[in-house]
Amino acid sequence: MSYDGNVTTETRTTLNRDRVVEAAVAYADTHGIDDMSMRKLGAELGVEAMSLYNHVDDKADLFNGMIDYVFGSIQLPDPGLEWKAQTRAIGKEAMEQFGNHSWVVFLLMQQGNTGPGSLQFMDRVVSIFLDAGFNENDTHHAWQMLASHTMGYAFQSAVAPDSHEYAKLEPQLPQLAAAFPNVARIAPNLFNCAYDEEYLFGLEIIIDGLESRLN
Amino acid sequence: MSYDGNVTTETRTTLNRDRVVEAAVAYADTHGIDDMSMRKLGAELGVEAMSLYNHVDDKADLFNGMIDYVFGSIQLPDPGLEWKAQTRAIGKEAMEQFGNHSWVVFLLMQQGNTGPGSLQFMDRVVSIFLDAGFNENDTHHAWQMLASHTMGYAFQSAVAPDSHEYAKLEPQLPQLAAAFPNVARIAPNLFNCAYDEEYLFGLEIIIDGLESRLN
DNA sequence: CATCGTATGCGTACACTGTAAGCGTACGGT
DNA sequence: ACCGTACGCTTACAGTGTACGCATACGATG
Repeated sequence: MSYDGNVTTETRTTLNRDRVVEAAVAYADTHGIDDMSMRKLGAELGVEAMSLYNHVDDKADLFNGMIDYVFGSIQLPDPGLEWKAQTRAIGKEAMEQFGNHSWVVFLLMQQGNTGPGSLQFMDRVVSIFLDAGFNENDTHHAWQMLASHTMGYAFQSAVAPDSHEYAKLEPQLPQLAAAFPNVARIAPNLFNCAYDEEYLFGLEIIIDGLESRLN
Repeated sequence: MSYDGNVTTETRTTLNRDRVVEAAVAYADTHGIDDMSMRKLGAELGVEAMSLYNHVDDKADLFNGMIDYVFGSIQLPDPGLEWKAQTRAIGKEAMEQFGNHSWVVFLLMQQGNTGPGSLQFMDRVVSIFLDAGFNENDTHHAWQMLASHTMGYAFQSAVAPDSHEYAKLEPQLPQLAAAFPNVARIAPNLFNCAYDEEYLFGLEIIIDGLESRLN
């Protein structure tokens, strides 16, 4: 009555790559990615730092696993929907996951990303445009633009100062307003920026622009 | 016959913040930002690591100086030009500088950025739209979209695998093509992507989308 | 010219990082 | 009952940012 062998026995939970990656994701979510060291992550799992290296090549490899985990968690839309609806759905979902795990953008910046989860995701996005009748060239444009737009907003919302930081620079607001009058005029919008809505606003412009090439 | 006192004497070049920041920029340009440690940067200036701290609070402070340096080096367009021409010019210039110093995107991701150089730059960009007659709300949209688009492409082009990396994964191309057929179809475009042109393509779409709100 | 405070560079030290190398042990298959 | 192997532990090392205290050389002053 033995299973595959890869399955953890019930009497004793041993470490494996997935458990390490998931713990890393959880740690980064709560403490931030910069705070995560191999020793701390090990401690979280009740294990010494070096033990992690039995399941992970590198810290970079662990990061790749984390990136892949997030891409794998992006819900994909029904392929039967119209391409515009699919694009909106996938964009929204991606932004949400990037928001949930804002460190991915940082990790993506630090190292490339060609794990299976990410390629799978990319393949699905690309298929939307190819299936809709875009040629390879325009599909590539679409991919690049969507990727940039999405990464850009995830990026912006990840670095955006929180209300605490805004409060801290409140005292010097008058001088700032004098030196940078144009910024001052849109300051209220900046302070209360809802990046999700902002993202969707831009997404519509992109979709419109792409649609005009479909004929 | 003494100057201000802040001016370096001619017989002896002493360190100052600008020299430190410029050396850091040069170092990051040639060796990459990850390779730059305070010790190595000190060595480059013929000085011990700790000496740098006389001119810089922190490594983060040094990073801020570097970011500000790059933003300050972005050439600004003639304010007399039409808003669309100004937007194109500033976008192109920004992309070029981000390309010259591809680590800025990484640094911006790591820490916010509210130095005088960056605020100055932002103020100028915002002024383009306000002067063109956009209201505060749409100006804010424009800023956010342009910033995302620009950061996104700088980001993409910074992480894009170089030809060496592509060559390395050439052998496994057949399996990849089988598993990710849609990606495979646009692979040639991905491999030869000219991010600058791609950026400009998207910029026109954005400009068109913004223009439709100007009435 | 002598003196002195201050600015700035240097040396040392500490806590922390990723990870290489080797050791011990407990499990699963025979 | 045995044994090979997978996996966790221990130790160690080079490298990081930076706090602290000392040394020196400069510009201003008497």
